[in-house]
Amino acid sequence: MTKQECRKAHLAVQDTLSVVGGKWKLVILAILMDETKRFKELSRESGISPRILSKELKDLEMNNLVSRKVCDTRPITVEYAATPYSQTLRPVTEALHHWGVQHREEIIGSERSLELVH
Amino acid sequence: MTKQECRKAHLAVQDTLSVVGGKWKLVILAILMDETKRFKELSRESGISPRILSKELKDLEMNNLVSRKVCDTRPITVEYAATPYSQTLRPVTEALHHWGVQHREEIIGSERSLELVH
DNA sequence: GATACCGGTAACAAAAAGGATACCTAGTAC
DNA sequence: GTACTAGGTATCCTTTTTGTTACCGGTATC
Repeated sequence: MTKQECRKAHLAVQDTLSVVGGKWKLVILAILMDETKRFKELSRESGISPRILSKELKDLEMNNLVSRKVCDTRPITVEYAATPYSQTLRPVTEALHHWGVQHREEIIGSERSLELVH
Repeated sequence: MTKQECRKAHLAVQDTLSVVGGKWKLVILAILMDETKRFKELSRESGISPRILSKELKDLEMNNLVSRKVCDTRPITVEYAATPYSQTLRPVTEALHHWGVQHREEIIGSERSLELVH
């Protein structure tokens, strides 16, 4: 790999992170890829406060990664879903998920169990 | 998938992000997986200022994802390398890299080329 | 009428990240 | 002695990100 190519390689990683980086976007996508959720369901389940969630969903919507559908129920509900395009991110979320599981096993038993999310 | 399992699934993603989340860690790993680098090389190539780079490398070292080796040269140099354990993250960085390339193609030609990292 | 649920926002606070510059120790070259 | 290399650290400051709480307007339920 030349230096040019290497530079390109890590720029591609940065590209991706500029879209789905940050603390929550990939978590939200992982949830929505499993099933569509309403706003407050999503807020409760992920533990993200409404203000942040609202912003993150807008960002994701702008990048065509989630869709927003207002349902004519009483009271009105809003369904967020992973878009077809977001399915192209599945290898990413799956790799993160898989590594998380494996890393947790790696750490449990070692003297570092404290570092885990509860 | 039950709700229990779904909750577990996105917690695993959070576990991973708690270790390699943030703006730089995966970029650094992507570079080091390609080849070992010295501190200032890494700083120049990634564009990370020494203060931040130093902190990020310490975090990664603590999680056994990079190794630090002081070389007895004049002047002394320090080599950072990806550890064997960090190789388990390769599917993650590869997925990010691949998506970045593909997403860039998706956007070029559309009216959104402005959103890319240069 | 009081209460609760819905999606979402306003106002504010705290924390994390990023950036600029100078500096330190130790060596090597002029 | 001066200037340069290298790996960082210290200080200060600005920007970005994240979080907390309360609240709105509309509807349904007790």
